[in-house]
Amino acid sequence: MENINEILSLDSDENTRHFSKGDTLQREGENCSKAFFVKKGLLRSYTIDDKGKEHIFMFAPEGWVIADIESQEFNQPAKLFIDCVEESEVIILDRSLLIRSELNIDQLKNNVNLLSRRVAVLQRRVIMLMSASAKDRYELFLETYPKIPNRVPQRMIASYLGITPQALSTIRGEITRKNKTIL
Amino acid sequence: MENINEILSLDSDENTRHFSKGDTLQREGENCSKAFFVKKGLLRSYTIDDKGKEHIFMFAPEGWVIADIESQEFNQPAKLFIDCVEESEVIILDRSLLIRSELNIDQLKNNVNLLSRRVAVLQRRVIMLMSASAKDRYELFLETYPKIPNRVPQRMIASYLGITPQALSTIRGEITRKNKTIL
DNA sequence: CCTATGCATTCATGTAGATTAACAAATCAC
DNA sequence: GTGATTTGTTAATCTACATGAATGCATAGG
Repeated sequence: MENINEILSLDSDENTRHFSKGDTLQREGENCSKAFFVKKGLLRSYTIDDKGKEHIFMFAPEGWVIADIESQEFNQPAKLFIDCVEESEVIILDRSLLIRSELNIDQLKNNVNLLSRRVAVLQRRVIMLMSASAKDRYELFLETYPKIPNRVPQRMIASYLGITPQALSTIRGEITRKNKTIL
Repeated sequence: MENINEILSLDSDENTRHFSKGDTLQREGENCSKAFFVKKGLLRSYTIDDKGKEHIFMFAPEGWVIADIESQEFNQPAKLFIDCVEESEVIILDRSLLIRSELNIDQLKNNVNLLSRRVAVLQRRVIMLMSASAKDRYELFLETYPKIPNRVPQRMIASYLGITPQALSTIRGEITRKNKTIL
């Protein structure tokens, strides 16, 4: 849900808040009627499975919106944790932002496009998870999010890719070793 | 994208077409500006990877809409094949159906809700693919789509779950064996 | 009706990635 | 600055699932 300036303008006067690295904005089990626009910094959303293992669902750098749409849509308590990977400035939006009554036709169409884009990104992610090897997934991640890797610890990238930090480390080792032999 | 009666009413006069089991409505590489509303029957969308292996992205039974939103959104040729699992009646819709100019505010809000629902379903699928074992994924599939399993060959269910037909067969064997010992 | 092709199941073997553990480097707390 | 905790790397072992092949059934087409 990138480039959401349209919607944002409606809320820029509302409460912008400042958070430190590691602060949690939403916990599993809470009621979650909020969405978070990232003005500055980097947030992430993730689940923790029954074995206590984290699975990162998405990263949200500057200009992105992050929320637990599944739980909101089905009126369930939150399944996702949302917290800060970096010190961040966040505008807290209401869940209704996408269909609030003040919106005009053009703004609604814009929202339809934003959601279509989000569906498209998720479609790509599902197909990737089903058909690509760990190495391919890592390389696709680097292409898709060229600016994020150096801001995020390896273990979180591994978690986003659905593999262990050890496996990612091995893959990175292979890639740099291959590049050395080429150079 | 279930229960799309709102949108449908706009197009019910357009060309409804009849297809046989196995007929292909869209191929990889084609320009894909269409979406398909399933009036009767069952469609599926899938990719074929570089090793020639099918990966089913979704099933669309009666009342659902199916389309390659990713490719449409990024203006690329289709990544997905779409074909008929059963004999089907399909209304062919234009890609612009979600933001076409005749739509009023309520219809647009309805579209926002439909897309939110789709995002929610995909969120669930991504989390499942990342964190659940093959057996858990199969059981979740049975819960989520209780009506589909008996209409779809095992190998397609396996493909949807991201495992081989052999692995699914083993899992099914385990489940029925366990149920027998309980009874 | 009979043959051919596809489908589900089972088993034997292979492999990507998980798990466990050990260690060095970086970061944090005080 | 110093000890403690977190992070990234490497290596040895383990396991879930893939791959490949054989077999019995079903469905389709002549």
